[in-house]
Amino acid sequence: MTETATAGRALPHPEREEIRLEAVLHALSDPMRLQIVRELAAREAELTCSQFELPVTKSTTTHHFRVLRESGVVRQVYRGTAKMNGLRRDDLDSLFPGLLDSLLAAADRQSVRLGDGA
Amino acid sequence: MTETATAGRALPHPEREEIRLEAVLHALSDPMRLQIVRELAAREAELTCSQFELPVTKSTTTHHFRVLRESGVVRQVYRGTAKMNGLRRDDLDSLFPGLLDSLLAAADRQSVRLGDGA
DNA sequence: CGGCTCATACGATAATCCTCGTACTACGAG
DNA sequence: CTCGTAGTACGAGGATTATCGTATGAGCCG
Repeated sequence: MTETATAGRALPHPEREEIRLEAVLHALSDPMRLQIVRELAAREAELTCSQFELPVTKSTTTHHFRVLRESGVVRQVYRGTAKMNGLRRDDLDSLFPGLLDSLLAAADRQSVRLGDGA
Repeated sequence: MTETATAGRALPHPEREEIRLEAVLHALSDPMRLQIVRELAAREAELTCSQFELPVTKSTTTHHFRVLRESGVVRQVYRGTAKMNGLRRDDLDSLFPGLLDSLLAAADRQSVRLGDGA
């Protein structure tokens, strides 16, 4: 009862073998979601949904996190009322070695190039 | 007139600095387009649109090539009635070092893993 | 010129997607 | 139990997208 209690609801995640490259690329092709993933990678910790300051409503935020989860990019776990989000680095690195780092580096580069506030 | 004659029509391409990572990822998130890019990278040559055996009509093929061109992934040049397609490797490598290779490697890996006919 | 091929343009259709608002559930604190 | 907070579910509106069919243009060959 000690640990199962923290996972009140179960959230559907794709298994490692079910992760599709196209789905990952599609998930990251949205500026909002790319931003989420970048922040998640920057601080190497799990974050709650509400810790991201996104210029959209809560509904839309939920939607984006679901796309990220269903594509296999992030793992979501309930802890109390909060939902912790973590990058699935192990799975992605195992499936597509080097891809995640290249993508993050590319996003950083573009951010610098365009003078983004990041 | 000698060289401009070969380029009957001019096709709009984004400049190197205008290429956006999100657009590139979106372009590659479509299975059809990812396949095109993989073939283009495999044979390191320019290919005409009709040299790809895609399970869609010509109209749709044209559409996908336009998306790839407008996102900055491929460069298209007319040669006679044929339109030659080439990967913009220089531009992409310059903007996002290592990204293209990671993406192609990831696509190859997945193709092997899923037992695709490629 | 006349026909053939490669590719485009335009319109249409159906699906997907981003965004939002409102109503709702789950959990923890008092 | 009641309230507040975190997040979901559902539905809807509007934009983008993938696909197709048909008609059209641009260049080559006889």
